[in-house]
Amino acid sequence: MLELDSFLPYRLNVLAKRVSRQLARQYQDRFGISIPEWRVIAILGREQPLSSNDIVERSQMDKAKVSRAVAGLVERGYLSRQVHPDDQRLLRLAFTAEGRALYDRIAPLALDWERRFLAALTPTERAAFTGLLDRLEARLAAMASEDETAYLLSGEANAERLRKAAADMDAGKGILRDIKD
Amino acid sequence: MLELDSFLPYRLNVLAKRVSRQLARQYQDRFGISIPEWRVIAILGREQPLSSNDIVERSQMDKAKVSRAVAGLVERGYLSRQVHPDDQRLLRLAFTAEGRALYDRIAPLALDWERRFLAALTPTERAAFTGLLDRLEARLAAMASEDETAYLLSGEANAERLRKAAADMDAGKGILRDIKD
DNA sequence: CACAGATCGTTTCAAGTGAAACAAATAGCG
DNA sequence: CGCTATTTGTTTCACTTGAAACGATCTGTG
Repeated sequence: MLELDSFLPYRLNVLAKRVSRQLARQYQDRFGISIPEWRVIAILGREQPLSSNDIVERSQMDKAKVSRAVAGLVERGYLSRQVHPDDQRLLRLAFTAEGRALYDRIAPLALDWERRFLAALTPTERAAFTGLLDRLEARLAAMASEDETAYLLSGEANAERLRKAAADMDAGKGILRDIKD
Repeated sequence: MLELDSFLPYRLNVLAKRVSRQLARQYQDRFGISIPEWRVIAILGREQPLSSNDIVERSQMDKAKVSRAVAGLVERGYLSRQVHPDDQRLLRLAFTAEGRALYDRIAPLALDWERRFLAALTPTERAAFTGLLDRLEARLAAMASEDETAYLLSGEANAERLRKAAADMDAGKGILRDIKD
């Protein structure tokens, strides 16, 4: 029987959402920074300058969200946005002096919050926990690519590929049918 | 220095979101059920009938979201919604025959997905992981109530309480000032 | 060199979200 | 009792989200 309290996807979601909210309280009201904006700042904090696309890759946010977060930060004077001289599609995003100062104020708050949160665990437990997270992430990635394969074959969304696959199967290239079912 | 890849709030968020998305693929396309709707169904699966408020408490969703999920499920004939005879503010939400059948089809899919996901860990590791999650949840709850206290005193959001506190401080009851700063 | 396709970042649009206002019903207090 | 406060669930409204369309730029191939 499905017990929601012990159902891991549910537990992870509730925990992650609560963590995000509480952490955001450390900087949202004080600095007027949204969660996506904070992520952009955190990424630039360790590497500069970056293009929007670099930030998309590092942040796991979609490019629209990054675009909006960057626009807000540029508008408020925390980031400078220049066009890359060698490739005019690319931006060169970097902190202004104000942006750097902002990062220097928020980063310690975030790290301190994390430290207080993780004080619930001993160092050994912390290591164990992050190790288990690594494993789960890897498993998830593996399942995602399996699903991707199945997806191409079942084709709810990609009529083009589905038709080709169906044609192949009709043509007797039925090896894939077993995988599909 | 703040390394986003190892920053736990960030890792939890990315993992939880990916888990949700992948799990949702098990039922969204097949049954036209959204994530909030699935949560309502999962909760009713173990206890029936419930009021909207009961579902709010058990699901950690806000009442607007629950209201909309329930409305959708009622409209499509999966739930019956009656007024409670003893308290007409309360609803008595329960599966219809179709709703029960839907639950009986989705729940195994969800559990099976979880089983495949958790196959990344040994039983011992799984137990360790859920135990660590318990501890982190408890820590978060403790931090939330600490914050709640600080919040009432700093009062960004509650002008009423802030004004009272300010009046008290002006009146010389300044014991709280140290806490506030 | 031309041009078809890929890449980058922005914008649009429809859907989802949550805080707050709300109506209806009940509880509690004088 | 009568009236105020609280509880319950819905709706409104402003905002966020992400998929898709888009314009601009670059790349690769013939």
